[in-house]
Amino acid sequence: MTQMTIGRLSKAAGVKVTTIRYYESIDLMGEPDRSSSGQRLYGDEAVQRLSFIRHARDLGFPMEAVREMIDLQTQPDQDCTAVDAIAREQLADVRKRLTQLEALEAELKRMITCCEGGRVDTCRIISTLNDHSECIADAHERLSTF
Amino acid sequence: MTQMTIGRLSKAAGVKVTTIRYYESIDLMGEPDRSSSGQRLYGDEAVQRLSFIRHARDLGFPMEAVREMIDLQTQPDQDCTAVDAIAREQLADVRKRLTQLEALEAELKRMITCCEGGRVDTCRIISTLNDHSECIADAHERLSTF
DNA sequence: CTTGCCTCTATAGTCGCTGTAGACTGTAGG
DNA sequence: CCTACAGTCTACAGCGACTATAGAGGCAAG
Ligand SMILES: [Zn+2]
Ligand SMILES: [Zn+2]
Ligand SMILES: [Zn+2]
Ligand SMILES: [Zn+2]
Repeated sequence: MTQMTIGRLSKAAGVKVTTIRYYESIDLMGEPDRSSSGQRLYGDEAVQRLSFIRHARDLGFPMEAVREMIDLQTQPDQDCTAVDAIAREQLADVRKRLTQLEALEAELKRMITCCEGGRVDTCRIISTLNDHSECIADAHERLSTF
Repeated sequence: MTQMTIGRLSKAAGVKVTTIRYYESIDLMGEPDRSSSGQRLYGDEAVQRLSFIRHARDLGFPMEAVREMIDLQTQPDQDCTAVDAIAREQLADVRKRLTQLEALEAELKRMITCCEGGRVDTCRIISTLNDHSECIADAHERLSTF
């Protein structure tokens, strides 16, 4: 049962050292053991935990959802419907964003094909940006950040 | 030629008062006239300018691109290829994100259908999140923020 | 005149990290 | 042993694109 320093953990999990400490500070990672001189020492379960977090974050799960799923894992004998619900919510979110992005793509494409070169003051891209009312109604709303 | 206060401009353009002041502070909006008591006074061109900014931002154009396009509008007799290039770049960006999101959607869908209910410790959603190596290789990378 | 909303400036907070400074620790070579 | 150098520690500042707050002053209607 060897313990590893934060640097080794960082490499093992593909998560930066500073980020690991940050996760600890926001209580996503529990407090690790410490060496006599105060350095953090981790076991293999820390790699697992970090992979879980990174994978979920890469899939776009919000921090809060990650936290909930981690909490749920501490009660392994419970029903997993809660996990399921979180994942479904995330899927719905991704789909919403897809729809939005598709509308954006359409409008950008239209803008670009409308511009046939020429001077800035007659450019269709500029004029479209100046006047949203020309747009397909509600084709795009303010974009949610992802 | 009536001038309006920042509150009226805010309503006319659908941009919050604080955001207008913020845009001024980062030099996206020029300094407006002031009343004798120091209140900002705007003309109609400010509404236009704000609409332009909002529309571009809603379409996902980065701040820097918006700034460039505004600068280009000050030289209306120039060739609009620069505008075109910025829009094409933005389109490419949107398409990249679309691809990424589609991959995400696929993986989330797969995760969810794999889970057939049961206990947390055997849940396929959890186990998939714990072990990325099960994933379709490189199906998703760290998500760029939008 | 008072009420109530508007505007002003300056500053801090948001999220999810990332980077820095300045001090200490651990290890390998000479 | 000494010296280098890489790793680690804490604490705090910075990012982008706003948003919110505090505390002061302005303006029009009743
Ligand atoms: Zn053009
Ligand atoms: Zn539009
Ligand atoms: Zn499940
Ligand atoms: Zn995956």
